[in-house]
Amino acid sequence: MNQPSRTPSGDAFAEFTISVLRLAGHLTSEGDRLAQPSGQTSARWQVLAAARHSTLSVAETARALGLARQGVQRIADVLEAEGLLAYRQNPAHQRAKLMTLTPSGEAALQEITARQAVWANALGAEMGEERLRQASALITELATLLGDRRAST
Amino acid sequence: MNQPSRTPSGDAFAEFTISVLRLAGHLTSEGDRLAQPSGQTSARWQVLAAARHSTLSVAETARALGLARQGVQRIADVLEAEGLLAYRQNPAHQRAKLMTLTPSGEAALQEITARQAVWANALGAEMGEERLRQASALITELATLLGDRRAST
DNA sequence: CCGCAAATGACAACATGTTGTCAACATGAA
DNA sequence: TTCATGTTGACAACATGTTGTCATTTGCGG
Repeated sequence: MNQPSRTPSGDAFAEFTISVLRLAGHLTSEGDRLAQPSGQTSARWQVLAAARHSTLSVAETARALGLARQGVQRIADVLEAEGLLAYRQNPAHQRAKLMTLTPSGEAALQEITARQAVWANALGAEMGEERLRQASALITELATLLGDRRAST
Repeated sequence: MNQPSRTPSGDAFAEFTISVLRLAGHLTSEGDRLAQPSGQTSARWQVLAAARHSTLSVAETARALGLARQGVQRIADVLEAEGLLAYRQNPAHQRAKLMTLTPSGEAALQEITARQAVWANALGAEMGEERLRQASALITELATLLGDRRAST
């Protein structure tokens, strides 16, 4: 068989990955819960937030979020159909229209943001700022490492 | 507007959640990459691993993995159709058949496990065992907190 | 200016996960 | 035993994300 065995730090890494994937499931559910009273979901919230942050095309937004262009396009088209988002002509590119929030989109996003603040404040106090920052640093470092690895392949 | 604003620890929590969701995307991709040479995916790997760990029914496996019963059922049916997994009669329950790995399923899982060990060892060494264990502890604590909250609702 | 590579949106197919519903089975209380 | 309740598998509908393909647009190099 000659199975390569895991080192202690390899074991720690494997357990870490499992815990991250499990937590991600919980966090997506929580995001849906925060967005639901405004008729939205985690995915739509993410796109609305990106649109408010700065005026971007769909493809630019997808890159910023680390998602496939086509998935963001589908969400954005739904949001446009529901009147939360509007496509504006892009002077620099005829096809790549720019996403802007409508007043209704602004309102929905603000409601969700308000709920999220209460939620994040409570859990942030519970878990402790310093521990969260240390964990975030590790996680971001690892995500960058994996992202770069993929980019260089 | 009277928007509730985020405290410093709330801010830290919000950044933490974003980093976790982002990393989860990378980890799923990496899992697919590890499983792909054996013709599998992250989701199938997870079910195969659960089946090897102990002989469970589909519903029990879903609970152990924190997923919906129906999703695991679909994956398991595919694995059975491909001959990696077999349903065995359950003496304790006529409908809830037990999943067992076939030799072909064992072989596939072992290949993936071998690749995963190399990968986890390398990244574990890179990130450091102690940091990973501290981060895992925080993440598991939070996942438990969120899980309990949902259960009590 | 021309032509070609890259970016972009549109469309389709698929993988993974969710919820809802239903009938069959298991279990415990009356 | 019988009935209510919960568990389980099966099926359908949907949300979210992926990859692949195509035509159009952009922009750059010759």
